[in-house]
Amino acid sequence: MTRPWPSTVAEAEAVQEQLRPLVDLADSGPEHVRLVAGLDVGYAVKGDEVTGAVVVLDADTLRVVDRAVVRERVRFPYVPGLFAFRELPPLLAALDRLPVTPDLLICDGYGLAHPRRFGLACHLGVLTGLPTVGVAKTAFVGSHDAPGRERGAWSPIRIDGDVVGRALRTREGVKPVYVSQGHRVGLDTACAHVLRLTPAYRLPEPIRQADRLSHS
DNA sequence: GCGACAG
DNA sequence: ATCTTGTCGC
Repeated sequence: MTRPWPSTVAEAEAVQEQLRPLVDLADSGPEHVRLVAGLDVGYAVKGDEVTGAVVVLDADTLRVVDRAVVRERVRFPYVPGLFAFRELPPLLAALDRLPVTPDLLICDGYGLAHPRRFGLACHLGVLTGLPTVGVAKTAFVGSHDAPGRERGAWSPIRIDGDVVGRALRTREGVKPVYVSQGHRVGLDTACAHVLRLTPAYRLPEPIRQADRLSHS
């Protein structure tokens, strides 16, 4: 289900242009979110192998209810802007091994805030049909002012005047995270979920759990 | 033209 | 992403 995969930058960019129209940015978000999944990819031991990890949490209690890990050979080099072609294969494989279907996916990376407005979160959303949100740890594209120092403060990330995401402070005095829409979830809803899923650390609990799993 | 550039 | 010790602060 991940068969024909681009092997060149030109092919990969063409795929993004082709799939971009399929992204749903109008839907404000799922009515009920009971199961939230965090996804991340780890690069360890052998440099040509990647580990895709997915951890499903109960959205209310934040307890882990399911998880899946897949180790496989890397399919695409790291190229800023084409990140998804490197991380999507192991993530889709891990999702396939889950016995449940999450109501929302939290991706480690960008969604709309992308050179061609089609980052990992958008791509994963289109391929799975599931609601997705992108949460990145460092700035990539666009510009933004520093959000207030308190938890919950945010400032818009803009590219040529268009708002493509938000720099959101999840902990007082700590560097903000960068939230952008993936698929079928509005920006307000996305940020609300991210804050609700981040009770103690800088990163949302689903992402932290997936990060841990991708390293074991 | 030069540098920067999600992980 | 990954290579890596100690250290400041709640």
